[in-house]
Amino acid sequence: MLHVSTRGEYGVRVMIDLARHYRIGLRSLTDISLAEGLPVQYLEQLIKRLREAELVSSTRGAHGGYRLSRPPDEIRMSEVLRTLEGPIGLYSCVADDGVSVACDWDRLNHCSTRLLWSRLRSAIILTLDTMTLAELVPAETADGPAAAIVAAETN
Amino acid sequence: MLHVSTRGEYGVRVMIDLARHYRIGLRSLTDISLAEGLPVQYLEQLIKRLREAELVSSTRGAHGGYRLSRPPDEIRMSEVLRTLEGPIGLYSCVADDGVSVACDWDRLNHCSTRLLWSRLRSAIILTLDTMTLAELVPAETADGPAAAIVAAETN
DNA sequence: CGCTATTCCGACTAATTCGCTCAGATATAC
DNA sequence: GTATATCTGAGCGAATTAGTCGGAATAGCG
Repeated sequence: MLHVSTRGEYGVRVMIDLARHYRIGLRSLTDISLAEGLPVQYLEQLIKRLREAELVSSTRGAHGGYRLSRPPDEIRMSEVLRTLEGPIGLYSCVADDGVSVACDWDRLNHCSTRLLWSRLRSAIILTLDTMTLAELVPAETADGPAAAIVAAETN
Repeated sequence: MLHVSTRGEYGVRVMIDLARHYRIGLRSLTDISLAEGLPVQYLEQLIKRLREAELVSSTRGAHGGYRLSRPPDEIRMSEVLRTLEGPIGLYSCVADDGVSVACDWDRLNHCSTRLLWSRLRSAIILTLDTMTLAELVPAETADGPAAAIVAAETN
């Protein structure tokens, strides 16, 4: 249950890649695609959302590419995932902002499951709100050939 | 994102219904279906899982039905949702038990998203582990004359 | 016994979502 | 003006979801 689709997984991966290159300059999708082993044309769809949410900005044309609109430590993972996968709500009667919405069950009797989804949602939002992109970027990964291999263990 | 399917929603709802009737006796699926406004034949599929996981027990034949195998306060919501929707894992490289599994990304470079899914999973499991069916049963919600007595003595 | 209420079981299906691919249009450095 | 990019929309096969359908097995009751 509660599984994240490749939109979320790939999208976060793209954001991490951009975070690693934040101070270096523009990064093209084909480079990201090669580095991460993901299909370019699929990434185009994903990064479109990220651009529209102004999490990344783009430069068109030759030697163009993408970069983060803000420093990695100012981008919360909740923003990223909301952008990629839509509002964080487990069931219709608890909206993303935590507000209880009247649902079909309220007509019949009180919506008995609302407390469950509400608590679960709070736990998820809290976790994602207190986590930034910067935490997912290995500190010493300064993009050399061997840099990726040296990536620190984080578990 | 992270939305729960009707399997989870309906299944939890069935469990809550059974919890409300825990001390009364057997409860048939058609009764549950009418009370909760859910399609019987779909519920049959769901309750099959719950039975196989020994969360509910059944009695066949006329005047048969279902009941919880354990008192509501001994049934954790994590068990219920795992049974209904499968293992609680957000992405393939973090299993339900929290163990990190080698994934495709480890070949390329360190799996950069693992920390994210790992933390999120922990928050979800913690929430579900510390919540029991009993917490979702409204105290005064009881139908039938015998139910009022139950409500009075259990709360 | 026969009738009825109930659980049990497997197959089928329509609609939706997922994970892409394809074919281009548009913009910019050189 | 050409190569390199970002953009855009459409399509598409596989999987999942949310059920339905049809019937078999079991048990109480008169």
